[in-house]
Amino acid sequence: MAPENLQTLLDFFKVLSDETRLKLLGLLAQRECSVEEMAALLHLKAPTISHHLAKLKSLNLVLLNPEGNTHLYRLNSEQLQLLSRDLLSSEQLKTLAQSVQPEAWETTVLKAFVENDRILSIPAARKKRFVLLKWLVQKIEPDRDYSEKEINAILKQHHEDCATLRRELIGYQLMSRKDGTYRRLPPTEWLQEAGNFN
Amino acid sequence: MAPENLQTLLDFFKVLSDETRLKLLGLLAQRECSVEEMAALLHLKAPTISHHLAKLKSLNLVLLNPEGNTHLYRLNSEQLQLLSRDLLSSEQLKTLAQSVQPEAWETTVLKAFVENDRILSIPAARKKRFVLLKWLVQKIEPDRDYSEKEINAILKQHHEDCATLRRELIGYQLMSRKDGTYRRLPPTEWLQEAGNFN
DNA sequence: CAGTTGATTAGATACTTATCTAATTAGAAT
DNA sequence: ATTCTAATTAGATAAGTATCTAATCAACTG
Repeated sequence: MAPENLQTLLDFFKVLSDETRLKLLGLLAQRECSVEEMAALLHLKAPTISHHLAKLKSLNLVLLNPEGNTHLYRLNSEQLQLLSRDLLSSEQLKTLAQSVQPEAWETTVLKAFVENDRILSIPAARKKRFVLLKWLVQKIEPDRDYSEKEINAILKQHHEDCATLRRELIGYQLMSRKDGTYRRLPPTEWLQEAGNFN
Repeated sequence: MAPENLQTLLDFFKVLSDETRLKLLGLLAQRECSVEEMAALLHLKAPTISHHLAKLKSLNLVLLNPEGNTHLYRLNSEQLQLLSRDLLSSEQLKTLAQSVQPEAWETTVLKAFVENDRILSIPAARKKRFVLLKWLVQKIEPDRDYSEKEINAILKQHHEDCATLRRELIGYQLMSRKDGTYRRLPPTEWLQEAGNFN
């Protein structure tokens, strides 16, 4: 569903992103015109007009009424309204990105900061740190309590500075601490985005 | 007023008529992203993303929120709605053609069919015939009655077949006949377009 | 202060496409 | 039938632009 939507939108904008074609639409909104007439009015040659009309036809934006030898074109207003209405509603918009796989970015980050399950360094950038911490928290089992000592032991396997990591896991709300016991939070309770808590 | 409108519309469509930029909008509609992140997600290099962001910025479609070194972009939804709403209403559309001078076409037709005030031949195409007849009717004074003989005399100065011309002037409603007297109609009563009365 | 990271700018390349001329098609008029 | 007219199609050219690499800029890190 998503890619077709993207393609539809793209085709629409591509067709309308040309000065000559916009002028043609304006012209045909006022009256029906022959190809020759449009060419004269826009100071272009007839084949050029045919070229543009073909693009407008591909979206059904013009209607042809042949009269003898001459082709009289007019605007298909209904189709124009149909296409231009709600094209960029926020719901529509979000579908445009459905073709991108979100893991691409996180993979890149992890490749840069992790090697053989060891953290090479802790990213400074907030978003990257969040990616790393989401990877790290998976090393901790869900649905059970940990003492600080246990947490430290696990974190140490991946990086020296377990204190910073522990603090960050809490700060980014990937882990909770209550009465000195730690617990991994389920992904459903994670922040959508890395919150700016610093 | 008209050309600015055309340019605005054109700029808008040009910016949105690119697959990568549409995907960026979709992405930024969901969450804020850094340039690096967008590059990774779309499998492009950072400079390419910068290039596209510059175009989106030119329309104020994205907002920048610098966080340390990284530039976090997000969608400017209000601006997008503003731009996309009513862009192609029929009133707007008609202004798009305001830069074309309507006489260009008629001049071309007259040049092809008239020489030294003589009609070389009567165009077969309805629209061209209308152009010629509008030129011809100006040879007849307004606000006075003519007998058929007088009309014929005038028309004969421009073409042999005055009977056809006389009939056509009536048919296209450029001239009226009542009780055998003829009278030129004011332009305000002309048909907007050459009616299909054959 | 030097080094690093993320973003932008400059410049080169390749792809797309608007426009033209020439050739073809379709239909009407003579 | 032949000619003429209007439109389209084919093919060539030139202008615009998306993308890349390399270089520069800005801001943080150590």
